[in-house]
Amino acid sequence: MALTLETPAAVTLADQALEAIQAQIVAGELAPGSKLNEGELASAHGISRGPLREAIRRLEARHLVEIVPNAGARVVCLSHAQLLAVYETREALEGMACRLAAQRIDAPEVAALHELLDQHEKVLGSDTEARYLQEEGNFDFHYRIARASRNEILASMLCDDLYHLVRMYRRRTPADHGRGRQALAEHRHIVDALGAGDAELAELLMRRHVSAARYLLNDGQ
Amino acid sequence: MALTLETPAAVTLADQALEAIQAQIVAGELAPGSKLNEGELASAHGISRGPLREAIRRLEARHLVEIVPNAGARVVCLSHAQLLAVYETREALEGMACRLAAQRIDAPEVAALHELLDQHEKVLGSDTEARYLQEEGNFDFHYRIARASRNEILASMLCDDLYHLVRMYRRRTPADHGRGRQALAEHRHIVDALGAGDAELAELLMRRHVSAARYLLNDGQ
DNA sequence: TATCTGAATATTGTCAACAATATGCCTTTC
DNA sequence: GAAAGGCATATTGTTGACAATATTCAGATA
Repeated sequence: MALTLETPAAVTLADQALEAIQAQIVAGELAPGSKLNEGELASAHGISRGPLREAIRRLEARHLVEIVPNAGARVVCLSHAQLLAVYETREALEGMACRLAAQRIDAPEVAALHELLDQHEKVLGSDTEARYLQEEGNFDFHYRIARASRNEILASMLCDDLYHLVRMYRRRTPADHGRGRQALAEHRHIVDALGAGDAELAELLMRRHVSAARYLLNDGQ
Repeated sequence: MALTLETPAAVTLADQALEAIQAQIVAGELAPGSKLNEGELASAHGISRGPLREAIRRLEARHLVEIVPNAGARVVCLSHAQLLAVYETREALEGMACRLAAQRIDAPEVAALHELLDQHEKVLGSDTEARYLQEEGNFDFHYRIARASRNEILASMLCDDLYHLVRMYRRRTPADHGRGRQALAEHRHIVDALGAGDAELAELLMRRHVSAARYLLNDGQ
């Protein structure tokens, strides 16, 4: 079960390079702070510098790289404070997304969310390779709610801008030691609020949920 | 009194083109829905297509233009529902910005905000050209709070992504007929909450403030 | 030894030409 | 007369070369 995010099939060379490099950054193959040399990267991907530059600019828009004029681009390197800032922003956006979703989500979507959580629950015990699935599934959950808000701007900011950053730093965060079960319970409560159409509660629960994840970041440092 | 937003002086041709075209879009010279022809625009700005393409991609990241591969870019044309979506997103982000600002703003910044509002009050009666100043000043207010949040991601999303869209559609919105005075009063309350360090209240007041502005959009259609 | 200077190198910014795709118009056909 | 097909045009995607800026390193000087 992969992410249900529909990827519109990168058609242009810049699109392909964007996806490839973004995947490398999120996976940590391109370490935070490392330099992105246009010439190197271009030949590495078998394309010219033109489309590659475009890919890098788009990565900048997603806050994954930082460009300084005439000096080049580097993979973003978030301080602990900046990572907290990402979670603060997530809390605001996801809270609103959840509020709106409660007002606009339809029954099949709610049912699908429950099914997704059932899958999570099954996977929860088996530690074998379930970890990766659980993580992707976790993002899947948040993706769906962002989309269910029916607010394209909001969903775009979450799915296109913030989630890549979060995934990039997720490996660094301390293991969930039992957090998985707790997170699942919180997810259940959120879906219940969505199903009941209780916008205020849905927002509150989602904000708490993100806030709890933010507190866990403090264990790392 | 212009915007206090520090513009880092566009150094590259793409930067200059970005600012110029963005200004044209916000001013309405490039109407919503109109096509952005690369060749035309490039020669119009006296540059080559390379940097111009980069400018257009950055405008896409700011949600000001939409690009469809192999078919070109058009100035974004928001439906009424989409404009509401922008305000919903603003409410979430500005609310959080205000909450954080209440915890992190320092005394000189609060004093400066009060001064800014004093300026607004003076200008309020005189209808002569005060209108434009008041509008810019209004954005100035929101800019400063976004920055005072000390959250770069959040501030960037507000100042770089959303505010341009809001300004672009501000001319279309019905005249404030007396809203100016009301808005000023709301601004005062917000600054008071910031000065008192009352994060919850500051967030609540800002969300109400943005929400009130959103309701006014409904008069237009 | 540390610091400054300046040339050599490397990297980014910009440009103009070429290739690929889409758009518009005309003809053809029913 | 309307619709479908195809050619000509226009526009976007891509490339390699050139210009401008930054980086590096060697040598000179205090």
